[in-house]
Amino acid sequence: MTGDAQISRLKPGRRTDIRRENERAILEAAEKVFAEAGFGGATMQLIADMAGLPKANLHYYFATKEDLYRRVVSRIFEIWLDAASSFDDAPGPVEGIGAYIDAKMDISRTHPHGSKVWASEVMHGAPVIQDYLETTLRAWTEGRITVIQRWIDEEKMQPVNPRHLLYMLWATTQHYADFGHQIQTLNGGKPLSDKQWREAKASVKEMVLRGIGAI
Amino acid sequence: MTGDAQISRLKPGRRTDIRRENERAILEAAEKVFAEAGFGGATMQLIADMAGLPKANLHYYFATKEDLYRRVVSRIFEIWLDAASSFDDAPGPVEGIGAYIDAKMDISRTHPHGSKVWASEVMHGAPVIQDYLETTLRAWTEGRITVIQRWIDEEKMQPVNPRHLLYMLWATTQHYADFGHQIQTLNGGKPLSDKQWREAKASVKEMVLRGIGAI
DNA sequence: TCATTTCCTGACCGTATGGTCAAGGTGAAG
DNA sequence: CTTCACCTTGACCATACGGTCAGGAAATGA
Repeated sequence: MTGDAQISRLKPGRRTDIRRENERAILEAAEKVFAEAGFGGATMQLIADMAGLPKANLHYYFATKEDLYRRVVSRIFEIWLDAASSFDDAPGPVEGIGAYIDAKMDISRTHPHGSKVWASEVMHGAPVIQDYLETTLRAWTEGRITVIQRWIDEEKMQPVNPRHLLYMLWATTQHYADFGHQIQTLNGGKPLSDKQWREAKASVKEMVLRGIGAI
Repeated sequence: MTGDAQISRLKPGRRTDIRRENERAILEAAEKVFAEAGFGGATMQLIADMAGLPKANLHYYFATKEDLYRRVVSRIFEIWLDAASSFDDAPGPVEGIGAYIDAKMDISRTHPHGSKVWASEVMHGAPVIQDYLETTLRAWTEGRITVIQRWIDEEKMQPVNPRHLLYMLWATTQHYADFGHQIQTLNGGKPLSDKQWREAKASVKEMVLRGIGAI
């Protein structure tokens, strides 16, 4: 098996570019369609149209609708995990949780579709990503609870239940993506402006940090 | 047309009971199926099976899938509006917002399916209940903002942005229904116990009320 | 008993969907 | 140029879906 090492070591040529570009376009279209119609309501034809490809071409890159969906869901999960690094190298809750709120609010603005797909997946009982919940998410959660508990022990914040604090952080930040349409309607039908997003982030941070006694 | 007044004044007999009971069973089954599969993923056959009726019978009581869905969505909205009365006859934020959180958390526990259907509907752009958002919900929101602003003016709480406070209340309380599966997974696969629900309610109330400077 | 209204349901239909396939196109390597 | 791996796609298929309908059952009132 000495040849294995070079299997995917073709120098990046047009072929590779085509594949990468098409997969990217399909995933982007799929994320939007799955978010707007749900898994059951989404059709491969619609995704194909939005990606500008014939439907049969989708099945060349992604064997089934489920495969495509799985890739979309995994993506937002990884983005969120990256954002979670804000939490780690922080001396206290003001910096750590503040940065985490900032990061999650930014993602809610830049990746609203992914957030909705994740929400939909969990609401339907997580048929596809149950293993993520039980392994990666659970481990991440326990780790963060430890950090929060340490801050409590160091009297950098009030002794709140860390678990419910995390739920509040997830709920509040993701609400701006998942319920973006409702928020937009209550904003006179217009999307939040840059200024309004800053106001939202500041409000959330202020209420949460005061709520846990960190400020 | 003098007879019109008595059209629906038949004394409650078996006929009426049959209709009422079947509609109830169908709506209950539909709420569960729509919540677990989304509108697109739900099938009339599945709803019929769960209600214990032949599919054709569903179409006798509800003309189309959309009609049935509309009824399910309206129901949770009315339940939430009822709960909102907690807000009104309260002297200050501790009582008003405290009772509102209690009420919404109770609904998240007793009507998780309805909450999910609402969330799904809004995430998909509110194709069916857009008018509710623009009329009833907007009016309700403005009213509550006025109440909160009065409390701020009376220095019963910190001057937070009332709108984002409402979003936080909605997000946090509904999270326990919409993401109930995720919470259950992080709870070792077991649903929250009575004690854990009390803990959740207490945590949310404590963090929110301290967050707005009401305690 | 008879007439009338309401309720029930198996069988059926047109359509749309996920997925398949065979035939052909295309660019890079030798 | 030839070869070969990769890419493209129109046409097609089986299935499942929402919805219809005709005919019968059951309850009600006279």
